[in-house]
Amino acid sequence: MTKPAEDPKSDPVTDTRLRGFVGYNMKRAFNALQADLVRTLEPFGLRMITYSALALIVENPGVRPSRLAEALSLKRANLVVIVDELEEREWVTRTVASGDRRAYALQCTLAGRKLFDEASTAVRRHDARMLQGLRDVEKAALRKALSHVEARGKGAG
Amino acid sequence: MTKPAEDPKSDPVTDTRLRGFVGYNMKRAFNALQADLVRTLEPFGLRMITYSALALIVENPGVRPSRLAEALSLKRANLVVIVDELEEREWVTRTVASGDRRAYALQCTLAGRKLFDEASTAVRRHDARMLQGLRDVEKAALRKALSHVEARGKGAG
DNA sequence: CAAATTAGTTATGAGACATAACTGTTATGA
DNA sequence: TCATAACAGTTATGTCTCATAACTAATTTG
Repeated sequence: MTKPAEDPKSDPVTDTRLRGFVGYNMKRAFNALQADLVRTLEPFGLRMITYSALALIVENPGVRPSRLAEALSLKRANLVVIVDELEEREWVTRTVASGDRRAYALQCTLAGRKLFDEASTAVRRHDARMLQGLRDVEKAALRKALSHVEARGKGAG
Repeated sequence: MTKPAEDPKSDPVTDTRLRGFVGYNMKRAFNALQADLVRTLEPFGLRMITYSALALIVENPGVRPSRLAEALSLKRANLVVIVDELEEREWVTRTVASGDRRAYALQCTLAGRKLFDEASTAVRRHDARMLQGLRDVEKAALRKALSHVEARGKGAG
């Protein structure tokens, strides 16, 4: 019944159908970008999630873990180990929040701020590298399209 | 130097710095898109990875597991359970490859093909939904930028 | 034909994330 | 007021995805 099952030893596997979907292209693009970003952050002892957390703490000094978790789209429980990690390396401090002894206020140390600035320079270079060769109009279009997709995806709950 | 640690109870957490990076925007856009896609595929008993595998088998009948794994950017070992799953539901068959008794030729069953076509209709609707509101020029720009980023990310090994 | 290689598989571990249950603190309302 | 509910952070645990290493059987190579 089954055809002699054409020998696929030599011909490459095509993904024409999947290439027709934005989601597929986006996943592949993001995976490639992510690999480069991981390599970029590694020398600083940072992962994507710890860099992001640090960035939000720098920008929102005194932020509480639960609100930080929400901003990072992860559960409070999982943020604990991330803050543990940042605190252990003395890049971030947990101080009791004024007016609510249940909560903590997260803040950057000087060392944390220094590391963040250095890492940010590398991340900016990485970001530029990913977009190298695109014209400004195209970069702007990408940004717009991404924020559009983000909103459409969230909305369609 | 640092301000009295403004009480962050009410004001929202901002991510202005991170928003400046394509990677951050891409991660968020993809996460949102992914959530919608998972919901789209769930009624068919498919996950993103099983749908992708099915699509590649449909397009490359007789493909071998190792080449399929490569095309999906995952290790041979991890493809086994995926093909197991597709085979158990009788959507895909493993037949001994002609000329090499170590290898298998993967092929879709009629039921598998039918399911794939139905799921594909839903996925196309999902894809259109994610891009709804963007003009054709902008969709084209997104595609171009994504393939650009994919190439840049891969290249910079 | 012995040795190395290859295809598929199994077992196992790491990493990211979710859920449930716990402690201590604050808020609510009968 | 004070029992109860709600909340912030934490701990323990399970799931899902993916990587690595080791195994079997078949094929290639020198």
